[in-house]
Amino acid sequence: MLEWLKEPEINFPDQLQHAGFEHGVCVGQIQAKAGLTQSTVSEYLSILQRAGFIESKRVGQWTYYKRNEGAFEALSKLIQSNL
Amino acid sequence: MLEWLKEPEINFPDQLQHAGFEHGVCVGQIQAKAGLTQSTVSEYLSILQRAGFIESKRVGQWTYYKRNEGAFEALSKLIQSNL
DNA sequence: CAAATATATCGACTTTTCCCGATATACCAA
DNA sequence: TTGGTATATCGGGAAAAGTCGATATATTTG
Repeated sequence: MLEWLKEPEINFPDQLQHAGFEHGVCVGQIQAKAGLTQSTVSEYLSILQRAGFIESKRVGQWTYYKRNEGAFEALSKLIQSNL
Repeated sequence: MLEWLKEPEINFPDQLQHAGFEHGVCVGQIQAKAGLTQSTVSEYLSILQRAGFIESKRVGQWTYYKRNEGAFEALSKLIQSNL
């Protein structure tokens, strides 16, 4: 999922029908591509959010998730320095 | 354990009594510090080895493990580029 | 070879993680 | 307000990971 969110336009072309990608990709789109249930995907996304890897933005009935690039940079650096 | 192996001299001073650190630290030393059973530590180390994070060198009845720094560098870069 | 020491492997049990269906909540439209 | 759609939360069963004791293997020493 994290890789998918690097290129929303390529990995979630269907979303264009009702929104752009400014705020990221909505749960339903990710769920469809993941092939897991809605509840599983929702929980997974909230875990990634609590971990700081993605950010969420509620717009109407949709929740959009997008990557927090800083977290990946930080993780990479953490592995370099601490591990 | 991976962090411990960054500074063997500091984290495993007892090993000096029978060997240096050229090949790393032996299982018994790591086990004592970890506070887990011998079998658990042995299995854990072999997993880390299969994953490429440490290397082992058998010397007599001892098996020494040391870090493979390249693997950490590679992981850091992987996160930067692929994730 | 026999005993002692260090490590590895095996089987079982416990804990954690994964994933689901059911249900709750939030928002929108008529 | 009622019904429809999107997402979140909850409780439980299945799968995986963690840990142990017992035992096997390898090596050294007498």
